[in-house]
Amino acid sequence: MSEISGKIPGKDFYLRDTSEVARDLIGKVLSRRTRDGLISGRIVETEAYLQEGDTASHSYPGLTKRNAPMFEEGGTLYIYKIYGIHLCANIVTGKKGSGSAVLIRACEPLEGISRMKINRGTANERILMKGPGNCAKAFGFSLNDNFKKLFSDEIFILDDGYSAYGIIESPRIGISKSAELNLRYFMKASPFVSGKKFSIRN
DNA sequence: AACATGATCAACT
DNA sequence: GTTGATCATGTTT
Repeated sequence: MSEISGKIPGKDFYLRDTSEVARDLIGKVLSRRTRDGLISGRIVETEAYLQEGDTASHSYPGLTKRNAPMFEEGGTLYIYKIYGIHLCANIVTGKKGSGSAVLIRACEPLEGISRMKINRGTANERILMKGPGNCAKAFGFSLNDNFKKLFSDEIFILDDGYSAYGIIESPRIGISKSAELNLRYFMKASPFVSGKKFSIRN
């Protein structure tokens, strides 16, 4: 029941190449503090969206109302709605104005699992945080969380000393533009990664 | 018209 | 068990 302990990476962590940040976020813990306690998940799958040469990035057309958080400084939260239904959570990287971010695609549920089950409307832990839309929903993110910092008391990244292993690089999922870039990172051994088929038992 | 998705269901191996 | 079609639904180009 005790909270996970560790260090909260500072701003510098996010002021690096987006692909490096995306890779280094694998194995870190993402946490959100709610009235009911912490909701935490270990990140097992990410995708990098770059400033230059990446036509799939929301920032590619330039600043808009929707993508404005993406142009904030590294360590900012960017939440967007996709297909009119789902929310996706991103961590902004680089200097203010660079327009790059890391999409959180999947996590392993750690804390607040009963809360996640309510948020998601399913009891199957295997798929609670599988996929970007499911991940955001399990955490209970909303568009109001845009612009929040990942160093805050409410939402933060935690390095609890876990070292990820067997990280694979691959093309990103669900995009048609710039599909040749290998900017997806995931932990091969994790059953919580999206885009794979697993038996639905529990 | 396309979109950084997910749930469901039919049909198949 | 796995694959593929379909749909839900709002915002941006």
